[in-house]
Amino acid sequence: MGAAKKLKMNPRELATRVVEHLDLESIADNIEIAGPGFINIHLNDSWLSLQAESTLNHASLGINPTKPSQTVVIDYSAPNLAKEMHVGHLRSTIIGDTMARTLRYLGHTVIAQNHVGDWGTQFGMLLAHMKSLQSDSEALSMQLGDLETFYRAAKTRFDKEEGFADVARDYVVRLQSGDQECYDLWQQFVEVSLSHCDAVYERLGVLLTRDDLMPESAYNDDLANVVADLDAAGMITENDGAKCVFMEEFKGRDDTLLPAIVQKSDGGFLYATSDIAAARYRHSQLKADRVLYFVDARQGTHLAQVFAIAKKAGFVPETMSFEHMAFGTMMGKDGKPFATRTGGTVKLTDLLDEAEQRAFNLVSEKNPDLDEASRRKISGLVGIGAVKYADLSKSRTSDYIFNWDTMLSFEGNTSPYLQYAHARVRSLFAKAGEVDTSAKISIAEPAEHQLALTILRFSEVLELVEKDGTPNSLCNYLFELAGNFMTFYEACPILKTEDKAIRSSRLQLSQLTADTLKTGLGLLGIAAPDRM
RNA sequence: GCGCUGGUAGCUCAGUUGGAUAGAGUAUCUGGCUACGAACCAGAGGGUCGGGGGUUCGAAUCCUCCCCAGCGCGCCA
Repeated sequence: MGAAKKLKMNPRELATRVVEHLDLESIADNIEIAGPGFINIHLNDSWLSLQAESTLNHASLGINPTKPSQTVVIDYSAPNLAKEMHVGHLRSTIIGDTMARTLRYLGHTVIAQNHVGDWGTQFGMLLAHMKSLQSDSEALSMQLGDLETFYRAAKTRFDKEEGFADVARDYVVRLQSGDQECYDLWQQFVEVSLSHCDAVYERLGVLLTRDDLMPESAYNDDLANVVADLDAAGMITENDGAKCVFMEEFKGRDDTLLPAIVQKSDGGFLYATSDIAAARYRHSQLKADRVLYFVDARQGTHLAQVFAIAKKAGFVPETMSFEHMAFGTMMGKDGKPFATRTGGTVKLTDLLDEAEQRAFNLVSEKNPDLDEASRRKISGLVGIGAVKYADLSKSRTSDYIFNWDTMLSFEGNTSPYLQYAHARVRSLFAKAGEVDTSAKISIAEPAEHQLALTILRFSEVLELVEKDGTPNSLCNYLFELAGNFMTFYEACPILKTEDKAIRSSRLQLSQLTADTLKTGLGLLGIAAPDRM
């Protein structure tokens, strides 16, 4: 109908003429024109059967690598090492992980970049606090055991204790100028914080490792160069002692131009500077074709400035694709963003503990015969999966309110539903005995028809995720697939069917469903156990 | 003031380039377990898609003006 508009034709008339020229005898049972000009093509069952068979025989479910293959840098997770990871870090980490998995699956080269916040003013405060505790190493290591408390203690002193703020600022300068003592203290702190991140990543089952770290501090030596190069390009304006880049397209209050400050009046650099350095590095060293930033929507203006500056300065090609895959803020139940300073946030580890506990209770209730170790294992996969899915299944851009119960639900559109559909198939095969894996698929029932149609749409969904960075479209698809399977399962007897050919065909369809579910869940970083 | 998001069923949310009677989950109600696994299935009710105007054969979707909410807007990250 879009074509009809361009041709200025009546859509129904165009549809009629298109249908006259269609030759789909081998594919469609029936072609009809409906409504304002839709062409409905009723795919015939034998064609669908053939497609399903070839998908089943295909090495990766009919998915062919995207061409040309790209080098894609994905910037995600990036927690601030000064504090413990909280629920607000979930989105970037999990969505980025899904994108990394999906793009790799589609044949791209993915370079993960975990741009952790390990640099900047707040570390001065932490180091000063560490230093004063250093004489008592036991107390120090104990306090570091709980980063949240440690941070608060340092913050309190920074705000209230006379002279402490000056000491803290001095530590920042010493750290950034390479003072060995400061550096050692800093390393000690960062190590504690990173091992905490490692543990969270491990529990979440995300692929990030230390190899993917490219912390802010790594760009430190390049920051002066960035400013010098911007200056050489004639882009620096000095304002109240600070070095700024002004661009026409960025306006602030009262229509004045909004600066990107790249160097403070005291000589220090800012995160705009390191982000510009990172953009340049990703082009020149990592050779990225595409760079995806899974970063809070509130950084929108900042990143737009960074991309524009890097391009204008010639640090990266004008045509290079920098995409801010913004996501919304997780709000508290008062509808306001979690205020980390007041401690209103939920620790990620606490959320995961609760998820596993609730899942364990449910698994134990459903499977009292299983031994505890198995129940623990399954409840880990189910509980963590539920948390991840709850986040992944929402549209990326909108804000949402954190709620324990929706986050930890195991019914309806949740990952346990998908895992359950998968487990049901596995259970069929566990009971089926010998299975003919080369059996013909023959589709006859409406439920079979619908299931096959949905299975065949997998690749188009992955393309959408690849382009838009929207894991929720994959979630929606998998939910639909699982739902179609549940309907098929209720409507079409499989093991109980007398007819050998029908039984084999339905088992083949089930296999295809399980493979697609398992693969899809795998791309979401969620496991699909055989029992649950 | 300018800019970016968003406002869809009681609640939580989908809705891909403008298309058919706006869909799920949840909650409520009705059915279905001597199980190919009830974490499920079948069905019912529930909507002025924030409001007005416009473009179009056709708008939740595009344009415009309002209202509401969250966020961003000079030396934190």
